[in-house]
Amino acid sequence: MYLTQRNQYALRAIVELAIRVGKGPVKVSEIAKAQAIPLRFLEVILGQLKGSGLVDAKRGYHGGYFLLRQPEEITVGSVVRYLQGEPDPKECQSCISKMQCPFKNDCAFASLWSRVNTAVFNIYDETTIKDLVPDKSVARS
Amino acid sequence: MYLTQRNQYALRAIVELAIRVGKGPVKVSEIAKAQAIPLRFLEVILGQLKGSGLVDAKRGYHGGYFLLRQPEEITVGSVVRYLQGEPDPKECQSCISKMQCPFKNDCAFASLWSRVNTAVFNIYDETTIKDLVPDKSVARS
DNA sequence: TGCTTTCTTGACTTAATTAGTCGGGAATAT
DNA sequence: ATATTCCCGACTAATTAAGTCAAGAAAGCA
Repeated sequence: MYLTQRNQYALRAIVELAIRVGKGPVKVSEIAKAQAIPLRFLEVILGQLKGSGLVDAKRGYHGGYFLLRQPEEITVGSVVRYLQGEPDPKECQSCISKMQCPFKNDCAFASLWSRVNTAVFNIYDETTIKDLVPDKSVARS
Repeated sequence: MYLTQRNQYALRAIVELAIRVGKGPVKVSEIAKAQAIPLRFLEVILGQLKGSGLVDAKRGYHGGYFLLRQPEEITVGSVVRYLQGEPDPKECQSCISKMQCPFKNDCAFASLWSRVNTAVFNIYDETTIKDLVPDKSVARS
């Protein structure tokens, strides 16, 4: 639910792909430049994102990354859920913190944490990548 | 908005004080034991909490910590806001991540982050410490 | 007074997480 | 062939969070 720098880079990279949708594969170096993300780090991140089925890449001369779905079909929630991975079943599911809660089954905070989590993902799930594409970019296309 | 272990300890310590409200000062060692928090660490945390005006302490023989307000008058939001301190004005206010967003004024994510933040604090602000006190404890008092 | 208890302060150490780098290999188009 | 661009896995560095410690100061009690 809390988004690391890395996860924000991932979202921004997807937004960049959305901006250039329909113009063929986009090189990592272009995305890195446009979004001010360290190139080598972005390579790692995009590599991970391929596993989500949301993006794919082509190598060689006119290689690069591209979206596998339309920007309006990709929600922030689906990206975040993929990046954060499946929650560790050994940890208190409802806990906001990664550290584990010592009161496994009757944690007084459980309901609070789960309400917060739900509220956050409600917003993430109703926001698509298209919503994050700046208007200027849309006009340009 | 993301709560560290330390911040959860702080909330749990306040809940423990709420459970024992009206029974005089509670020793740090008692709270530490009841909530399974490392003693020395808890001393630091409670020391910080004194600055919030929500709790105070007395030293010596029958010393310990106690609440300055009723549990139902203390919201989780007020505690969290105090613990997290005033946001650094140099950072992107709306950013969820602590790292700063490179697109200062026209960050496409700004609205998303601020909606998330608002949603989370709405929940925090409508939850009081009393809401977190387990029923069993209330019955006992 | 002098002793014990308990908080107080601030600096310190350790552990965990996150961020970022690097070298070399593999596919692709010309 | 060869230039280009993604691919892979291991590595280092930076930052944040967690936790410890020692010495001191107030409060009560004998």
